[in-house]
Amino acid sequence: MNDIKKSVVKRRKSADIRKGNLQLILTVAEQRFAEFGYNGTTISSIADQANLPKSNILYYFKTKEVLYKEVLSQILKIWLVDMEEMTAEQHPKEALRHYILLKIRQSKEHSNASRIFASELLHGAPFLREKLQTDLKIQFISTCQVIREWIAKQWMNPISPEHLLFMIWSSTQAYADYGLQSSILMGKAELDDNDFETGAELITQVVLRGCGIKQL
Amino acid sequence: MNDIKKSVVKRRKSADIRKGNLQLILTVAEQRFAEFGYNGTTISSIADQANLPKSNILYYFKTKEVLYKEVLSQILKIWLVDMEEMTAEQHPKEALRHYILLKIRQSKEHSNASRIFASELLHGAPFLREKLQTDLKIQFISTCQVIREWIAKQWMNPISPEHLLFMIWSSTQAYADYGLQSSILMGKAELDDNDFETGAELITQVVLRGCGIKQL
DNA sequence: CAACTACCTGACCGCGGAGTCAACAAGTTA
DNA sequence: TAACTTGTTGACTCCGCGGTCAGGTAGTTG
Repeated sequence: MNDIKKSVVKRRKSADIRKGNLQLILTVAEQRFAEFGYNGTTISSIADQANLPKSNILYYFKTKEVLYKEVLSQILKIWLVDMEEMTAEQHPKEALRHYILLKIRQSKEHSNASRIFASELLHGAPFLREKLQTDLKIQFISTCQVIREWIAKQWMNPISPEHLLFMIWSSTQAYADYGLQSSILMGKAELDDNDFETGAELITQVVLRGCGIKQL
Repeated sequence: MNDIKKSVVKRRKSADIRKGNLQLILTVAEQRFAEFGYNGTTISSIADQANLPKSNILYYFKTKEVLYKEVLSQILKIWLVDMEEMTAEQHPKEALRHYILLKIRQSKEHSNASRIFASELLHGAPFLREKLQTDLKIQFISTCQVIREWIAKQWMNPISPEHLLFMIWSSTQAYADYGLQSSILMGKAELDDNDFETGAELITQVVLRGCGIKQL
């Protein structure tokens, strides 16, 4: 099998090897951390799943903590990007609908990342605290400001931007965090595309109506 | 110190000793599990915090898993009780407002329990799956039915009861799960009573308006 | 008080975890 | 091809964890 690999890829360059292995390890690690948490995940288990010896993982990431932080750092970026798109010029009707859609999509397509992020927060964000206090907070404040301007323009009812954002975050995030629970309750093995769409649509409707934003 | 204790309590009965220690251990364990998760919590750390030798913990709970399950079992009960109160006879205006208020209160007053529950779900509910499939599912279905009747009576818009419940759960639950994150973003050490009230009020308003329930 | 049961605990054990290391293989460069 | 860098790996160490156990002490019962 190794021979086949070699004959196909034939003399991989060092840089490629590095890139490939880093990616592989990060991907597998993300899965494991999402499922079992930081403490519940062993380097050996990552190694097994990636079909690499344990030592090789430690060659690329000096410690488990370094590996975990690397996984985490990719996640916050994703989180922030979506929020940036909301601006005061847009009408909240479109802006919020769009944001909710993106967030739900995140929950579906990057559920592992979402769950790691949630788990991190749940346990007091031991590895993420600083980033929250800087990057996320800055974005948060600026988005709250956007909402305040919408309110000033009377495009929506005067409600707390902070709590509104918490509500949107948590209800969209839930489709990643509690997807399993939901599917159990709905009597299916997994949430399907339709469930995510229905969820997005409901959250959008409730939020828009709830904020007194005129539809259409 | 021990002498003082003895002279004050003077000859505690066996039954009392048992009861007291069990309670102490469960309380401390709940704290630790909430903060560090199942795998991140060591029996020694529980012992230290409870000022008991490790062996004593193992005397009352044969294994760590038994202790954890005991903590968990108390939590689901709380979760279910609140939901039972909603009936088709009530008007959703009061019923939902009341339920949301209770849920937020849960998040405030039993945040440890809430967080353990959330963490359990996040990681696929390894210890809770069965209970979800039975107890919670039964209650869930029946509450969905209640909502359907409200819709039939045209007391609210026709929306998916399942997804509505998910939305209410997640947005109230968030005040326990992400309380720390929220407080960081709002620039305070901890969420205060006022934050919980504002949150409850906002969620209530958004949900009621969002469902097309007339406020009067 | 004697016999019994419940409670308590320090010393110990075995396992599996993170991380090290030395020796080697594979790619790179001049 | 020789010297060098980068990647690879099994064997190893060290430690802290969950759990056991034996020998105690404190409460209970007749």
